Amino acid sequence: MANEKKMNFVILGLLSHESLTGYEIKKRMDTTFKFFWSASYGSIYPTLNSLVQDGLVTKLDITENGRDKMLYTITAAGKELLKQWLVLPVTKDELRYETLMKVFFGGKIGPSLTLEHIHNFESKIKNDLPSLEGAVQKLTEIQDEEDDHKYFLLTATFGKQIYEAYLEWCEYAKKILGGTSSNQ
Amino acid sequence: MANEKKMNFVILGLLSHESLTGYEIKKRMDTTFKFFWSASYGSIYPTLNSLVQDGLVTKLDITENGRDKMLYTITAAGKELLKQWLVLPVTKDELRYETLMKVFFGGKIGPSLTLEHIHNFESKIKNDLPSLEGAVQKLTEIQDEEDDHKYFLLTATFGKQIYEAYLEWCEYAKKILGGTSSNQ
DNA sequence: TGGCTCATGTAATCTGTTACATGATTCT
DNA sequence: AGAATCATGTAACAGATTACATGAGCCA
Repeated sequence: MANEKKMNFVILGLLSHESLTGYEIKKRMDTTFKFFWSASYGSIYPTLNSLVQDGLVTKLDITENGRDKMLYTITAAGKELLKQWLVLPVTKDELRYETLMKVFFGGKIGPSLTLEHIHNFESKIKNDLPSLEGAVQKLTEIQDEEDDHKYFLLTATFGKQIYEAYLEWCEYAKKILGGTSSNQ
Repeated sequence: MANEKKMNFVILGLLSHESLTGYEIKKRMDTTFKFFWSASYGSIYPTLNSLVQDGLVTKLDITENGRDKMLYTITAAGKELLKQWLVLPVTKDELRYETLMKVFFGGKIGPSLTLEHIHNFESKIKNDLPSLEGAVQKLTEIQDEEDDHKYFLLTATFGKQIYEAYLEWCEYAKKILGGTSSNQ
């Protein structure tokens, strides 16, 4: 109880909106959160079971489309604990970019090999940006002043803006390192 | 040998420039890397010893200013392994922002409590930005086309640009959530 | 029938932090 | 004299990933 582990609260947060299976929780994270939070099944399922043990979530064995699933639902205690955590000050924001590490020591391998890292980074960002832009557009359209959309829009916008800033930096880096503009 | 652990290479990278003590390594990270990579003594010292075991680094007991220190120096094998790692493709870039998590679920606690998280985030960024700007300016001035400065400038510029993008997002977030512009 | 997605979970392992433990030197 | 910084390290623990293990339903 009163565990500090953040996975607890991420899952409680998702379940506070609707009941989900472990598999669906993973998918939500991968589509909505991925750029600022990720998790594997190896942490999701054990966390769900510990939440059940603590009475913060209930587990229901259901059959849907002839498929057996475990549906998890947040309890009143779970909702309460989630709110308590949400108001606590943030304890850690972390960026850990191996790409920057390799760029920092780029002098050891020279500009052309360093540029490869920058190109790869750029490709990943360009690949992920459209879904963020799509989310921003969709959430902007449904400007219903309603419930949670405003907050989803804020995080999606963060992703979009930061990814755009990354791409600007890539252009700058290519200029500095004398890379040609040929992508791909 | 052939360990994947990145701390190995971060330390080898720092030592490839000059011999350092564990304490100095920590300081370098805290001043130069902090925004994209961090580590505690609890991982630095054991890593250094394992690097010595593997013959990638040598350990020398010296006395300086009446103080006993362990000075670590990279070996030829260490330099070689570092270069080999630097050219390998990046395996992971990770951003894990608890702040965004709390903003995402902000609907549960409302705009004013969510704005507190945004204000705290903004304060931290504003606090760290000047040192990045200072680094960029200093590295821009010594435009000597020389050795590693170009690469240091690239990473510092990344930090500066991204932090500026964060601040722009904070302004947007405050507007969306109806926060007053009173900082501090 | 074969491959993909849906679906759940465990065990081993990895990587790192926090807290503890200690002590000298330098600054005020 | 006391606080801050310099300096090194360990032990316990936390938190998460990877690989493994398994199996059903859906689509081509």
